[in-house]
Amino acid sequence: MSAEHLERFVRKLESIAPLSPDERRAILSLPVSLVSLRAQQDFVREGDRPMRSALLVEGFAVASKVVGAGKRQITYLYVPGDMPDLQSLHLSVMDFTATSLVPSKLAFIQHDALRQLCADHTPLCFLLWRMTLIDAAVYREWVANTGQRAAISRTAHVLCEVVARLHAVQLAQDYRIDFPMTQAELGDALGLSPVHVNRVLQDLRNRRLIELKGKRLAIPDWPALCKLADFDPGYLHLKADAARWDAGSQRGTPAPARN
Amino acid sequence: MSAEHLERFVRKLESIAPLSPDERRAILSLPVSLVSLRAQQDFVREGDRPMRSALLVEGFAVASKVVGAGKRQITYLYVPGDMPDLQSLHLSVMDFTATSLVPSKLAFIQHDALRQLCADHTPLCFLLWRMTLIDAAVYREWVANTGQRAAISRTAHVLCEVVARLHAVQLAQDYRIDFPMTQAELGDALGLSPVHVNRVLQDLRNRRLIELKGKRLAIPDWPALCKLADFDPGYLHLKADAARWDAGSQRGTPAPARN
DNA sequence: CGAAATCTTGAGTATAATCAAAAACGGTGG
DNA sequence: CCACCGTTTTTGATTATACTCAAGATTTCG
Repeated sequence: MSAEHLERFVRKLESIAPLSPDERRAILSLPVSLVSLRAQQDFVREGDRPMRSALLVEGFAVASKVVGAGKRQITYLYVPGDMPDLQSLHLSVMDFTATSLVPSKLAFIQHDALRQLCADHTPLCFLLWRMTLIDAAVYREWVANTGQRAAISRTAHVLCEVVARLHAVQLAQDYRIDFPMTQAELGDALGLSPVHVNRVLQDLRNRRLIELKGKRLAIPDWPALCKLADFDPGYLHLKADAARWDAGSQRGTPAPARN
Repeated sequence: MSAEHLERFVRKLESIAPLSPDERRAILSLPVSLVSLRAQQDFVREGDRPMRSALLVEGFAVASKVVGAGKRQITYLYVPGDMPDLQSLHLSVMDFTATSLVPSKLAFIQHDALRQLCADHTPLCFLLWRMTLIDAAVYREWVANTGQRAAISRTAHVLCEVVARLHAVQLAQDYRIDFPMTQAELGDALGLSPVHVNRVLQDLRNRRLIELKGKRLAIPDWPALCKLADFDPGYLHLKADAARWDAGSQRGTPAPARN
């Protein structure tokens, strides 16, 4: 059944706006085809004209564009619940490439099915539209981040963003996340050389603002990191409860007393 | 009447996709209220919750975000036909500020009217959505531009973009445009200091790649500038005829033999 | 014409890039 | 479990690009 994979999508949508039971049902009954990816696999490429959109169910992926000779810029980090090429529903030709960074699972949804969903549920149509607008807001923030902030704030900023976005879909417990990017990949996302990324990360570690080891990232002092990063989550346009960090953050899976 | 101002909007939409006569009529009969702006006026601010969207009819405007202390990043350049805050139709809170750079004219369209348009004409709804997706594609390119390209290519790239976008709405004749940005403003858009912008522009002038004087910009050697800029207009997702530069570029106003 | 804004120039500095090599890590197969 | 391989991270030294500061020239506009 596809429902379990689409749960992820519901989770993401609910981090943006409430869903009616009817809408929820409509989404969960979308036909999907599930695909497993290895690490470092392109699943849509610049120039492609997809007839379906991919939902990232599990794993981690990036969008990137090649620039000039041999350089690339990563323009977005995808976490479970994101639909990297939702835009292909209305923009036929892809202008970037999406790549898994770790073994990941995708659920493909045909454009026809999405269009039908839009026709049947105007509010969902607007919600999908809104999702793409939030992506645009994130790009804007990245422009500002890359253009104006010094390396250390810039780096801190994307770390804050990933943690906040994972938190919104309940994948960050206690400011701890899986973070599988290599320093070279981070460099491609930040517009910094790998060597400099390394030095910046050491600096952040020495200041006790991050703990990064293996593929795990922890933020011991969230307010301090946000301050250094000049991070204000407003641009993520999260629903109030998805943005909150208190105990209520376990919405959807209210832990029953299990003693 | 509002029709003459909405002509600009039709022109812009037609640079992306063809319109049926019926759709054209629906757009031209949108109720608008016209407003004139002085230079350097904010017409939507970060944090606002607009009930209407602004169409830039005449002039030049920018989107910007404030970053840290006293710095700002310009994230988009608006030319006539653009709707800077179309996104507010679905994202209630603005996450950037839009400002006129020169005396400009805006046509405000109530969100209700746009929603009605969407309800009555599904294809137009999707076209508006697509417009916002193209904006996102432009942001992506800006991320790549700011992150990866050296100052001279980066500068050349935004100049190419403005010229190409003005061309698409028939406001660039022969690679000449009105370009009212100061060097300091360009710096805010490029993530460069004003002083460095100045040096880069001189370099571009010395290489005979641009002519920039007063508020006029001319590109004497378009292919050479594009090459230096690593500029490929694909990300603008223009309709084939809007992207073309040959004699046919005067679509819509076919100059009758006037001898 | 004068004041303010914008552009230009020069000199010194800082941030981050590059190059190169060594250390640490992660996974694999024996 | 350990030895080995490739990848990733780390370190050091040098260089380049772009920033800052400051002052002078030029343009724009009232």
